[in-house]
Amino acid sequence: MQAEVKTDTAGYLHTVLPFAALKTSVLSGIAEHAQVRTEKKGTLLFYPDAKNDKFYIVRSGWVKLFRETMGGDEAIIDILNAGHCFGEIGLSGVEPMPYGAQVIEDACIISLPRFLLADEIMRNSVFGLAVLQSMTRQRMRRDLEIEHRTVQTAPQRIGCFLLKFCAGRGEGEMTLHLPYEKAVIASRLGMTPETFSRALGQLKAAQGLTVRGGTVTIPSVRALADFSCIACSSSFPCKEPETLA
Amino acid sequence: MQAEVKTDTAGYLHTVLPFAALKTSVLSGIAEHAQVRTEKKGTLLFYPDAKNDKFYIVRSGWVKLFRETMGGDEAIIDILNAGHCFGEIGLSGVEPMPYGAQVIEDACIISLPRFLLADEIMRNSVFGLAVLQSMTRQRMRRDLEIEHRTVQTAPQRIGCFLLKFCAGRGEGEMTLHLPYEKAVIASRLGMTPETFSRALGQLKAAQGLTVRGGTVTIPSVRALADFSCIACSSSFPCKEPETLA
DNA sequence: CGAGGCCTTGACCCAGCTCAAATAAGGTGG
DNA sequence: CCACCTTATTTGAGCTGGGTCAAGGCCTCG
Repeated sequence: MQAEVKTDTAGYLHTVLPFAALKTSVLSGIAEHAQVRTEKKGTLLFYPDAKNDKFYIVRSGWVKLFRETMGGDEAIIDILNAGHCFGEIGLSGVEPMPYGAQVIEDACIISLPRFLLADEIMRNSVFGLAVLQSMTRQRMRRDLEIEHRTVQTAPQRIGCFLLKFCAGRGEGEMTLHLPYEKAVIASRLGMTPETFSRALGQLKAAQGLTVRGGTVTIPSVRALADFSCIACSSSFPCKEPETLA
Repeated sequence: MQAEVKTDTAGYLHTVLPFAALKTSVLSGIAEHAQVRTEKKGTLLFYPDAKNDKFYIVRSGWVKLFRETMGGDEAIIDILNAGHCFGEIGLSGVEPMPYGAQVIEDACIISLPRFLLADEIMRNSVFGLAVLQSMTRQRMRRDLEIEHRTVQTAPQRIGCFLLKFCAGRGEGEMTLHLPYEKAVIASRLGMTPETFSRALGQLKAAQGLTVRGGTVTIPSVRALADFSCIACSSSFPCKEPETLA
């Protein structure tokens, strides 16, 4: 049973970006040491600035990475779902981790001792390159994020957020379900829940969206893209699709 | 003469982070292919989204990385000076470069064909790790930037910006010279030149700063830190010092 | 059915933006 | 060294997007 889980983990890791580059045998060896946990919404995986020697992969659910200011404010750095990793920062010897991680929708989290990866990087430069790519992608997410927060209005940011879930699925009508609480989306987009609510209202008026609970119907993905992506350097579909589990 | 320049370049590279890990012989080989250019303020090194196969190191002066939205706005992603690199993103096969680079204060720029580095990464995993570290640092800069833009007010952001040049040089009075145009600093901090000017005014009133042209005197670095760093997760001295050339 | 956790709304405020104009600061040719 | 441009920077006035505080509404789950 235990063995089965581990094989399964190895198989899953093989589909995750930095690990795809590893030979099956090596991957199994790593999966040996993997810890797989199912966590409920709300669980704090680790505090900001806590000592931490693990590398994490989200298998399902959603996790937020955040920082807390001395004044008590929180800034959400990123929100990750299946297939995304975090903790890579520690691979460069950064200690402690400069952010905290919290499960925001029931999640399955795989964690690995970081030194395993560090060793493998030293042994296998192809893997090192893969990790570098992963880090590069993270960085580009940040660059885009900075741009968005600089030049987009609140309704545009929300539009862009919704569009990430539409990429590659047609340009006409589309219905989707918000992946996590609106308040968290708001914070993720750098605005308050109130502003989120009102901005969504504007989107309803301007774009004819329908919102019922967490279910949103977009009458025209194309039109929403025209509205949102004007204030962005990359045109729709945005370079960075996010998938609903 | 030419040879001399190259030796010199190799020697300089040795002080730059990802290259410090390389053996002198390897470094000389790489420096062979380096191109060293002195560029005037205003020179565009490359456009956003231009094809580009180089890796750059700033030897002196200042360079800004920026993006342009379809609506014509510009977002400054980062501003770099001596010892900083850019173009690493391309090492992960990202093509074209998602930003542009412009010299904003007369600069000396070293550039290398990217494949040289890619080859060296494959050959030498210690170097790969060093590049990974460099990328990690870039990413952390971004994370911090997102936090700053989320939770700091304009005067606090300016304060934080000034403090980067004070790190490790005492906590009392300090005089420094702004490294580049105020309008650029403003944009770097995600605000308009007008707001920058006014916010600096507030800092004068609240902190007793003196500003004459580009020269700023801070009566108490400590007090400024107390004022600025409340709204930040890292306390003074901020993790990310920036040095005046 | 009731309690608590989301989410939305209303009223009001304010930091930062825009537009427009007045001043400084450099740099140039004479 | 001066007059003249050109490019920064500052200032003023007015506007507004988004924040804050506080009061409901609404859904979910025990």
